[in-house]
Amino acid sequence: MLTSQRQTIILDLLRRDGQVVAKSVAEEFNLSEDTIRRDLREMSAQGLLKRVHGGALPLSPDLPDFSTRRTVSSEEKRSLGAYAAGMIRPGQTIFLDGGTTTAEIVRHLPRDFAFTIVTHSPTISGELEHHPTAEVILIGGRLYKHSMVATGASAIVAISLVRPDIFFLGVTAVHPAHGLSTGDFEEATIKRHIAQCSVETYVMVTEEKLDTVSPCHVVSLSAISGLIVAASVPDERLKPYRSAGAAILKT
Amino acid sequence: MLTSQRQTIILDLLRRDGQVVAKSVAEEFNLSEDTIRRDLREMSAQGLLKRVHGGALPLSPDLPDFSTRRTVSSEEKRSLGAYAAGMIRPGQTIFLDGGTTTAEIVRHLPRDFAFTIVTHSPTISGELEHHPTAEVILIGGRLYKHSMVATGASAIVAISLVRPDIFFLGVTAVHPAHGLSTGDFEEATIKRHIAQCSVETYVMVTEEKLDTVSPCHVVSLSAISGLIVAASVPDERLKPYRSAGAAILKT
DNA sequence: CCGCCTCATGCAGGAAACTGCCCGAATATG
DNA sequence: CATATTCGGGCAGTTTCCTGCATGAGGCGG
Repeated sequence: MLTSQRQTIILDLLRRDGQVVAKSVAEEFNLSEDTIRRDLREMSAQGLLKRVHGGALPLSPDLPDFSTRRTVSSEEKRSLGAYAAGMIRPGQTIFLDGGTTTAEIVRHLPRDFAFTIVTHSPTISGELEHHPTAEVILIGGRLYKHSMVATGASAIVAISLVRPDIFFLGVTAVHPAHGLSTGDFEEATIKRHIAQCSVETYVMVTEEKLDTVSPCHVVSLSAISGLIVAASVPDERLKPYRSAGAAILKT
Repeated sequence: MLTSQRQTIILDLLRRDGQVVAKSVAEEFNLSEDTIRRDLREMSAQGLLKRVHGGALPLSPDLPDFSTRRTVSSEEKRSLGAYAAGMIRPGQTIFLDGGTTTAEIVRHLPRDFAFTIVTHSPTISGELEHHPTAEVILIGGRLYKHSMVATGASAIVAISLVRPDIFFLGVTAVHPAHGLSTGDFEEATIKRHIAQCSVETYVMVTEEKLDTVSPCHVVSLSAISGLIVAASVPDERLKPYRSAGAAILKT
């Protein structure tokens, strides 16, 4: 591996990801961080990138939609979203919960076949405006502004009328004994109801949600079809969940 | 997550929402509030934002609305929106149609008293996320993507259950003889139904819509409470509408 | 072949940056 | 006025950065 070659690759990484982290690049090349840092320093002096603490950023701030897309989604959430979207088959009806985690699914939805998305989140439905093949069913009701989803009796009634093939549930906490929970009572009730109406229910779980509990119980682990977790999560942490009867899907 | 990256994202959030709250940003990034506060302090020192208790605000009081940008709201629409919003009284229930004209009302809604907004447009409801006093009822149904409103039988049923004090109707064409019309048949049906369920119906009309006709009839002029037009429109053009029995409200 | 030079690399140690926690003060809220 | 947040500064632990130095691999002339 030649030095200049390595620097070209670093620039590629920068273009692709919008950032480079000295530590992870060093790991990737199996070199010391010092070497990478030297590279970054040098390239910064040549005006090829902008050096920042921890790594480097491109000189041009980013593509316009890149920043909005990036705002909330971590790499982990992105991989979960892509995996979940990959589970969808032509013609299926999918219920998408509200929240940033499930919103990530929308950005990876297939565009080469037709399916139906049901959601009680105006935010989610808004993101689907320009999707070419998705039929969208919006569930109405009283809008709970904190998480921007429709709630109340009318939402429950409307949900009862659909039978989704898959429900992608979003929660704030997952625990081996206490199951899935969230912060608002009304929301928890709605989520539970959707799960009951759906053939399968999957939960996207970022690592920091594991082994935590929120005030309002949604459903137990045995009631769902599986947890979707990032491949980077160690098996050790997932063991209690397997024991509790939950299927684990790793991205 | 690099520190400098986080700060640019905070600026994005600021542009998008017009404010940032230290606590919620901290949650979003999974970092302590201290760190976010430090960021805000630092950026404030750099003159990138204005630090306030609880979070930060953009320096320029309100740059030409981020949300407005995509709709290119003219001065005319803005004045119509402000006038319509001024008609709302405390405790009333208001039905907002979809479309860019009625969206302009949202931006001028009073913030010093409570009222209820009913809408079948996820876009409209999305804009109300940060409104402090508005209770929002979302009407669900099959999403008609072209104009981003819920349609279909279930929407009709849901609409029947409310009785708004005022319906702000949006149409594409207004004509003295042919009344109000729009481009889609299903949408026209929905609009007619909402008008029937409402105590009063007002239509915001920009000048270029006058004396035009679209394919699908909504209601006749006699069925509505009044047209809202900009003060700049000459009385001469409005005469036929007065003759047809329509009340005219000038901004 | 040998000595010398250059250069990339890794390592050590001190400096700087980042982050979380804590506490007394300042600020909202009712 | 009482209470709850939020703020700012200070402290400690960790990470990242930079400088200087040693090593080792090549290149080159003698």
